[in-house]
Amino acid sequence: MNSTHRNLPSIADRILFHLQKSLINLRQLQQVQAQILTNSSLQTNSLITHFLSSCARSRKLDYASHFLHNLRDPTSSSWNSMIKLSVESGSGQEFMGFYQKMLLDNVKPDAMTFSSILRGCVTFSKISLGEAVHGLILKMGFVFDMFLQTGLLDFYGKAGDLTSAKQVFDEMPQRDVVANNAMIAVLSKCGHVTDAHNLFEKMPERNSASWNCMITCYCKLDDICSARTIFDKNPVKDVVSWNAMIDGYCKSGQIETARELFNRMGSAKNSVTWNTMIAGYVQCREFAKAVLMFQQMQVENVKPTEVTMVSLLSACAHLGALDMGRWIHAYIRHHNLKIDVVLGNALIDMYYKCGSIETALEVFHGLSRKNVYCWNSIITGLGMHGHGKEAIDAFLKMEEEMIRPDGVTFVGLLSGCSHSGLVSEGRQYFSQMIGVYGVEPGIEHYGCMVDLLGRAGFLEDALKLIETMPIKPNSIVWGSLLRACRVHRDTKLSEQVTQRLLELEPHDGGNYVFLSNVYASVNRWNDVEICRRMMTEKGVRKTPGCSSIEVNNVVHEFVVGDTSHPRFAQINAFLDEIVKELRDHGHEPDTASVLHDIDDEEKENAVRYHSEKIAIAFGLMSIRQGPIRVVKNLRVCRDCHEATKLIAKLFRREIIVRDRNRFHHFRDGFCSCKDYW
DNA sequence: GTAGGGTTAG
Repeated sequence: MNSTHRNLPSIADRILFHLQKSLINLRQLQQVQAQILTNSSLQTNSLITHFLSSCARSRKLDYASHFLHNLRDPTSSSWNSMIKLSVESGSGQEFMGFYQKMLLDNVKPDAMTFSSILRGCVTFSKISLGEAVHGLILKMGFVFDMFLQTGLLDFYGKAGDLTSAKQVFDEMPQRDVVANNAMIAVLSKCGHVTDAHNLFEKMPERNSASWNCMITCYCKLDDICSARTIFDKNPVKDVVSWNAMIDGYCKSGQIETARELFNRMGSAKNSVTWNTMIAGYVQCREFAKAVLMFQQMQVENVKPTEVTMVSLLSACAHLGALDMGRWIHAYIRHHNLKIDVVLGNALIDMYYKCGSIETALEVFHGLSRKNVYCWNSIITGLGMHGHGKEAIDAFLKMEEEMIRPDGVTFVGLLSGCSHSGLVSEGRQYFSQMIGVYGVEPGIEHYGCMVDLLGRAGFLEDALKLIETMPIKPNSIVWGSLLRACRVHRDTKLSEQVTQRLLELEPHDGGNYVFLSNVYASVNRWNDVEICRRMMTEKGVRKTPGCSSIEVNNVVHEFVVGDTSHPRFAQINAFLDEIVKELRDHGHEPDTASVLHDIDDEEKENAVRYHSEKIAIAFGLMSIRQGPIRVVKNLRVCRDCHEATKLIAKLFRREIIVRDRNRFHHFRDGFCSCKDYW
């Protein structure tokens, strides 16, 4: 025996030790690869598998594939691990590629191979592929073991094909707890909760997953009480049970109860618990609380994941918290989090909603893969910022890249055309929706078209479209036309439209807002008053106006009538100065319209100043350089719009206001919306 | 078995 042979185990051990480290750099990876490939005695199943999983952890699947090709005697088990790893860590593009390569390498697939492929079909929603794989398994005559059968069950569950799932289940000669759990999951997904429960009751053995499956099953049906009963009865509660229950409360809007459970968990929480709670606050539109939760998570030293960041970015997008969003982006880069389509889209969404369309574009172009969500976000973002032409260009590029547009794409595109006054382009794409793109126009697309036509002054065309559209127009569609009538001062048509609106939906609270607009526009203030009284009587609820601004990473919210801000007195005094300055430069406050205009679903006139003015004043006081960015939950009122134009000019600052619908870039006395919003 | 993404018109 020569010395090399004696040393072999130690080399293998050393390599193994290297590979088992959580982080391995590329150089080390290459070294190990060379070592294994040049020494065929090192090509053991264990080392091969460990090397492959290191590649997967370092997101270097191409290394792994190259490595497999160069093995002296690749086995199906090596390729199987490859497929399994690419399913677990890949993007859904690779795993079938590895299967093809395996065939090219003359390695025969086995039951394990197909089991992994089925897992991939479940993970990446590849329905037709999964069905084909089932056929292939039958054709190749493999013995269906319980593992493969359970894989099929999972797959048909994902596909929502209850019949096939039942067939597979019934044909199983024996079923272990995992198989039964899979069937419960299928039944629950297809809404057969009673069947799921019966199976659950009949099971000879239950593990924690069985109980948890039933919890999610009831949660999905929004039957939180039953879910809670199961949760309380569960003798083997683990962290998943708690997480599932917390998520159930979040999804049903009972965020406080979710929080109680969360608090009761103490140190039993894991990162999913935190992510669930953060996402819950975002879903309940408690964005500031979501951020607080994240800060708490950091205090407790729990590592945020990609999922945390997605929820957090969504919170930033809603809050308009650009600084915080930027900080998260930096964190993602610094900690090497994987920017997949979901996280990428969350970034794009955050940037454009926080007023930075440029950075949104950078992120967008930097994504290696873009799905329809990403394209929709960028198209919508461009449109909202008044870049209609660029929105159309993006749409055309999307077509080139063979991504099929959906209904949302057209909402973004058409509203983009509308904001930029691109009438003929909008008309063209609308008319091509079904024939060319196979997307059925919905009420929202008709809404966009009415807005587009009306905005540009084609009131007759807009009316004709409403009268001939195949869907019953709702109050929003009529309202779009009404708004256009008001802008283009067509009182006669306004009255007609209002009539139609009230006939159509006499109980819709929103109609009273319209009606009062019409009266206000013809100075029938008495009728406006009556209208407002009717709204109060009917209990039509109006959202209070609220503007927020971010200063040094802190979001300051100004709600109407709320004087609780610590620097309120100072802000108020400064606002007095601004108002005086505005007056000196000829700005007359639009008091009549402020008093009677309930266009913005709010009665900010109850207090002296609208929330956006307070936020802008605070911004001017606190931010020395760069644009002032304000986010408002409702539409900007006419008076504030005029005032802001002048403030931008007098203070020589760019003021970017995001309102309910779009962005206003105020600069040097002008606004990017060209006074139509 | 538990957690994450996009949209319009008043």
